[in-house]
Amino acid sequence: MLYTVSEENYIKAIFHLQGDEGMVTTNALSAELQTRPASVTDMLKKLKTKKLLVYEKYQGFRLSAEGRKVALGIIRRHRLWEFFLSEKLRFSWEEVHEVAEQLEHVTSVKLIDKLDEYLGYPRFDPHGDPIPDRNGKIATHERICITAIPPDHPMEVCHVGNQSPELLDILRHNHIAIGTYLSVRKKFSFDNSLEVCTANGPAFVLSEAVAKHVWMKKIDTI
Amino acid sequence: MLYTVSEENYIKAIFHLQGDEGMVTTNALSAELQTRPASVTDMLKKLKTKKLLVYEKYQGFRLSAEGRKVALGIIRRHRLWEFFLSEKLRFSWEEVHEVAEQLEHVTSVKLIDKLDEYLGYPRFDPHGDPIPDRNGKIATHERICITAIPPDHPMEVCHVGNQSPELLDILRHNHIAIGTYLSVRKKFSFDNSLEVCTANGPAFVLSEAVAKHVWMKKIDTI
DNA sequence: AAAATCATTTAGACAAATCTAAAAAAATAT
DNA sequence: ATATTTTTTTAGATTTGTCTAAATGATTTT
Repeated sequence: MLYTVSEENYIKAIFHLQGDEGMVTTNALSAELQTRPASVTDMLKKLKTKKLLVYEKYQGFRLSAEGRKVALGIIRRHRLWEFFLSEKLRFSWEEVHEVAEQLEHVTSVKLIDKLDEYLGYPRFDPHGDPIPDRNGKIATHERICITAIPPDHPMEVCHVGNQSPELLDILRHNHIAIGTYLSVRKKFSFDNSLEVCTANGPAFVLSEAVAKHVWMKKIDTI
Repeated sequence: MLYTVSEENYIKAIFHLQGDEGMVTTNALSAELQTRPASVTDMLKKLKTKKLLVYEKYQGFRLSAEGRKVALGIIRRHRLWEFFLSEKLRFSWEEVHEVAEQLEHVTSVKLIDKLDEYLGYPRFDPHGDPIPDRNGKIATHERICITAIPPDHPMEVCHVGNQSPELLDILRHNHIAIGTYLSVRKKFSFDNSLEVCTANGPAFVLSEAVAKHVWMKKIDTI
């Protein structure tokens, strides 16, 4: 079954808004998609008749098993293109999202599988988000927030939990990217800010607001 | 100015139907696009108000200078993606067109310029068609139809003038692709068929219908 | 040159995705 | 428990791109 660009955007947004087991509201979705609540209601009816949604009037909604599968396919396409743009075309990580929003709607299973192969079956995109495989399986890093790691134990940044240009800007300014090794030098309990540093770089401070979005890879080796 | 997918498809089709200086008819365009003539008329009005067309009722039409520029941009995107699919993702040349039809509508100037750079600024796509550069300039091979070359002078196939699956199938069966060196061994005047062969391969026959679509690169060296 | 045919346009309709304004249901406050 | 506010849905309109059927312009035949 093929879906319109608009349907795909709704499905993807619902997937992101519903965590595990959560319900989504009409207003939340309309805010996410920058449309009017009335438009959302219309689309919900449509997605319900296509059996992608569990939805009863006034009760909130979430994706059905089938809807979830469709969402994972869209996210797979989005993140593979992000990886391609970043890795092959050398886009910076703030730039990839917008272009991938368009590329994700190109529907050719063969294209995506060949792209996946060409890229070497990457499991994480440039923001550290997992890329579903062709069966919808997603890998997970064992990860821990930088606010929670012990001081003076260098670890690798593996995920950024917010992709707003503002946050990406501040991270880039401090030379923090996926793969960067950081260690915490001091925690200031007054405002929960952190003094951190790279292996041979200068120390600098992350506010709590920034730090809570920075996640580190748990390393199982000693 | 940005155009809808539908507008872009009309512009591209008009570009292909009008040769140099030619006019296009409503029926020809409706046949090309698999729509009804009435739908074409509707779109012509729209493209005219956007100044992409030279069009007076009942008189036929062609692209304006601006329309031509837009068309070349679309064709650039299409052919760069075809090259990418063929060269990097190893699609066969029959498969590239359909996927490129979708990818060509992704509008990001930066994406296309970076892709162009990544691919090494190719000047011809997998069918031997020229890829416009970012200013709309297109390279041309000096080329000659295989029906017109003298016998026993090996030359390189540089262009295939028809991309129907049927023709591509027959060419693939005979191991003819862009870059293949062929020489004509004999011309049969009865039906204008040609006996041709590769450097060390067996001889085989091309019917006139096939041969007239096969073009060879004129080599300026002796 | 009138008749017949063919090409093109107009008129009116439809589906998809959106909107505004108003109504209805649910949640919250008094 | 009733009133108020918030959320959600309905009703009806709009835009885009398409369609069919009918009308009109252009071309060809006799």
